[in-house]
Amino acid sequence: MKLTIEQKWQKYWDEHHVFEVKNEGKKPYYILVEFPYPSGDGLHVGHVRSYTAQDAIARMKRMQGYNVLFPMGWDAFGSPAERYAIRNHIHPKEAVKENIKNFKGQMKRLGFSFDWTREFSTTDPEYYKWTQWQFLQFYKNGMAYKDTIPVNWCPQCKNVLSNEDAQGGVCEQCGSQVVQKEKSQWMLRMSDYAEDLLTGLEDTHFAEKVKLGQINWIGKSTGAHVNFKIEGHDQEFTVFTTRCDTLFGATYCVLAPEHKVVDEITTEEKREEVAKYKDACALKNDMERTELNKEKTGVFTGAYAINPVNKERIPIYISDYVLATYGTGAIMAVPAHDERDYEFAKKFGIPIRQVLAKSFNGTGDSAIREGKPVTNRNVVNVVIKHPTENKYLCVHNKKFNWINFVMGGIEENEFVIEAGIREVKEETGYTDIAIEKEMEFIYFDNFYAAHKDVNRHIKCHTILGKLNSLDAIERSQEEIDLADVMWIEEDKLISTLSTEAHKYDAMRAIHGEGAMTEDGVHIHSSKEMEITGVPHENETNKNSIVAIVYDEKCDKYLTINWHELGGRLFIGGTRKEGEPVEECARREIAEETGYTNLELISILPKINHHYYAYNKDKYFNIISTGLYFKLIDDEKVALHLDADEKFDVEWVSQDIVLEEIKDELHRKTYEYMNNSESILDLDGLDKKEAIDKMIKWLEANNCGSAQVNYKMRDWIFSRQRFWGEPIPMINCPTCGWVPMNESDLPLVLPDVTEYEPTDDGESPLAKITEWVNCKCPKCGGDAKRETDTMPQWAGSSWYFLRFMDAHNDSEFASMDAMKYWNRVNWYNGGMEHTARHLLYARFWVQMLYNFGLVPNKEMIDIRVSHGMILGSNHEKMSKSKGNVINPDAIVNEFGADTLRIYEMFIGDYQQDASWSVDSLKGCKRFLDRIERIGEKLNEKQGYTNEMLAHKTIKKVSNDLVTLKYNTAVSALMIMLNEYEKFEEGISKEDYRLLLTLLYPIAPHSTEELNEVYALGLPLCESAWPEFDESKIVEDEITLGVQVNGKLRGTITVSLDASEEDIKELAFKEENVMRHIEGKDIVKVIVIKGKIINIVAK
RNA sequence: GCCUAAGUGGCGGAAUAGGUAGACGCACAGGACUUAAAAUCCUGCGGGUGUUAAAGCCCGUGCCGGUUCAAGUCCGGCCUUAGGCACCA
Repeated sequence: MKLTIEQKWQKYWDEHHVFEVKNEGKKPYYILVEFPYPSGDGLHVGHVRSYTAQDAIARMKRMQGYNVLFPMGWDAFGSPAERYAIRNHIHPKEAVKENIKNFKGQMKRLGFSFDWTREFSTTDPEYYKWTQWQFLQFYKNGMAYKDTIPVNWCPQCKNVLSNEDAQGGVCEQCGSQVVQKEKSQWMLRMSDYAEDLLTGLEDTHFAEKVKLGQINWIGKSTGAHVNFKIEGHDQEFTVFTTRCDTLFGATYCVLAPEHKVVDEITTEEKREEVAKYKDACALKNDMERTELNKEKTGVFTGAYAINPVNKERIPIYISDYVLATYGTGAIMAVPAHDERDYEFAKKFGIPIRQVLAKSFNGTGDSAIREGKPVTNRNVVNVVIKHPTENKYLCVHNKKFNWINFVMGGIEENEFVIEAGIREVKEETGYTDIAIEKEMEFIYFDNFYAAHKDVNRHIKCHTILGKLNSLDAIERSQEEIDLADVMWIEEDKLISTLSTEAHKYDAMRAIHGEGAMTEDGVHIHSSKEMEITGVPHENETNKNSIVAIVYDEKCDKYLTINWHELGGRLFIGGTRKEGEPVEECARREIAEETGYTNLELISILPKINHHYYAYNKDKYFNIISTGLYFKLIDDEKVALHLDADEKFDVEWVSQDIVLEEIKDELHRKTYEYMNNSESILDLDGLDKKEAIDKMIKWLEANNCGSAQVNYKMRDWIFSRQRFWGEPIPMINCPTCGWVPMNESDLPLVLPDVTEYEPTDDGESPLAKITEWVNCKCPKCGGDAKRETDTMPQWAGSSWYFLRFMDAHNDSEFASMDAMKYWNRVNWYNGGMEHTARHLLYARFWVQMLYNFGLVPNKEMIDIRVSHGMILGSNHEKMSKSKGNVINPDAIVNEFGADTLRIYEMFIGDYQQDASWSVDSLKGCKRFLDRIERIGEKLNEKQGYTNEMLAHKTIKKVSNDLVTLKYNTAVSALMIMLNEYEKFEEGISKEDYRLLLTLLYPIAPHSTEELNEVYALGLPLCESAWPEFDESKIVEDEITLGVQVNGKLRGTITVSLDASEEDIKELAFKEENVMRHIEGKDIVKVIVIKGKIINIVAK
């Protein structure tokens, strides 16, 4: 019964050509669903979900007056058909023909409104002629080339395998060991388009997560190349790094085992070990090398590289954790700040040098206060575990009400661990302390210390330990007054501790310490101090400054001239104990020259200088800091000179500085000042500043440069298979690779009966000599055809263009047709295709665009993806699990409309959903009720409930285009529930509205009922109803009344009730009155149309 | 490991922008109709407490905290699951 109604309407739509469109008319709208691979298994319920969803949109858009293109075709090249052909010795095109027939029949039974006049298969010569033609355009424009690359090779099957078929290094078909084999392959220069593919996303409306998938696949990273010299060789090697700012923390380098300099630099005694390791790596394929949680392996080459920033000698290792194919195949390793390097360094005992430190800032009361003095301190934090329980030792400071670990300052000449033990004893009294270790990484904390009224800048060391027993000495009264000792459970620790820094310590204590990969400020990131002068025995140590003062107005430098007693110098001086350098410099300048109004431009790096002072007859070893000032004005104070200071203060030009200042320290300081740009000192800088500065330095010193790197590589376009588009290239012994004449296309696959690949892995086509042998189009001599075919991705990269003009035999699609449809408005597919297929298709289109062959650089506007349909056991449907649902069986038992409604109602369209037979029954029941309510038609005019009608029109119209099919169905269920409550039955308008709104999802039964009750034109020829916003406005609304945020009652008010009226009503509500009785009303919040909240105390 | 998404009754899932959590459907229970069953219709349906019955009260959206008059929704941290990528420097 049901089946005949469905067939009746399918026939009606067909015969009236309802879904066939011409490339003309107003409002073109192009809806596309991914065309299927017609497998032998038939249509999957997952197909039904996305096709129904798009069908619903297409049907609604047509009713809204759009000229809707909703096409369907077949992506029929690929290996299942080929395997079938090998087994059965029949041409794959025969199997494909069968499968297409089956698929098409299933689709028709489901009533999808495809325009079947535009149907084609990628395997039709009329179609792949143009795929080949486009390849020729790519070749002629230099985008296709041949290259030799390694492939997975199964020696048993004599077959090239995809990564997928070679998982675990074993051939999926025969189980034998897969080896790597070099093979010449056609490639497309996709990496040239990396940036365009990235920026092109801005012109699309892909779902955010789809965009993200594309971005991740392209994998842009901005970083730097850094050149490392190799000790004892002329050779250099280059590494790629995104964190060149951590170069000071590089303690070794790693080359990929295949790196070309490895053999050359390996020392004699390491040669055997390195060769062995290389052999072991060569045996492994990419899958094995990239295995999960694999322990790091590697070998020292015996060679050393020179770190360009500090000239340090660092060992060079080889390891397979470095990939030859990414970046330069070489890395600098910074174990302190990279997890992988950290692991490797731990295993091989390589030093770990921290160059970035986390820095915390207090908040609220402890936030830094402007204008307060800053004091620096070294501090130890002590994380102590309870001897038996999973608890940690904390102290609660009563005065400031904070809870933290034991902490305290480190005294001069005291070790960190000593200080920690001392602090624990003093603060808590516990004495039986076992320190386990000091943490690898220090950090900084900045806060305002109220009790001292200063800002604190503390360098924090953390130690871990536990108590052996709870033995304790008595705490001093002072300590008892100050703080309570408490034990906090591990899982409460993070939420209990007051400061961020201590939470960080807790995290590290509980979860263990790895590399410090969070961003932080730089420390220890400066060049080693330069040494000037000659060291001598019995030197006196002191700290000093050299100040350069420059006057812009007359372009001169401030000097003091000792004449024959010591020549011309800048201002120098000795630092007093604890005196900051700037203060010292300003003091010395004032004392010796009188100038006081100076602007500090920069502090220059320290210099270690050795010299002999005649006037004191002493050898000195000084650490000198250079400072560069600019003079603001001539204001002076009285000089303040020692008796032996006899010199003239003179302003001199640059020439005289260069000529007369001879002292090595002062010259060096002047040099630093002139090159302040190229001085490498990253201390105190954050990530971005430090990277910028490092790149500038690398470029200035000719040992590196900024570099953009993409993960995305060129597209390997060859397949050694039979069942694909033959690549239309000819190899001529005299002319080399020559493209076929375009007029000779299509190059058709021959009819043969053997489809096995050759012994050396060539495509089966290679065996067909009469097909392979041909004439060179250029010179006419004997030549051979390319026997590789294209990947399955090729045909699906442009099929959406062909649908615009499917039967054009002079072009792949006419420019007029493509301009008419403009682009795919709405493209739906599975999440699994959002990265690769979409990227290949966009790349293909961008190439065509650049050759002037398509009108837009991006031919797809909106891309959405649907969730999978899982079996009723919540697992992916598969034959082996026996949870596959065949849509035909459902159609036979319940009807196509029930299946369509169910798949829309099953849940969030973009989320996976599990199959449930019970819910299916509910949808059947819904349809039956719709049929039955037809018997309750009355003779009244208009909508019985206008508000219900317009609300539902709005809801369904919006939900269909926002992928909320499940709530659209639910709105229609609510509408039906309401209709059933109408005591005098429903009007014809009521009924027709319900049927119209449901029609996109359940077209057959709605068309039928519409006809049976003579409600109007067939729905497929009717207009979509429009809603009237004014009919949706309620005149009375129910508001919730809360007391202290808890719902205590509801009131009903008219829409235009004033705030005062609402309040009055709310206070009269019985239960509300009970809850506010005897309390003060603090405030009343009235959100019109939503809620009232009374805050009472 | 990284990225993305998700975690709400017995189940599938609703909740537009922070504002009455659990719409709609399923399952289940009770009732009506029936000789009976199916189908259909009506009623109930997060947990606890309370009561003849109710009203009411307490708890409740993975866990621990925070912001707010108010948190499923926002913020910080953690756990779990699914999918994708994977030693990408």
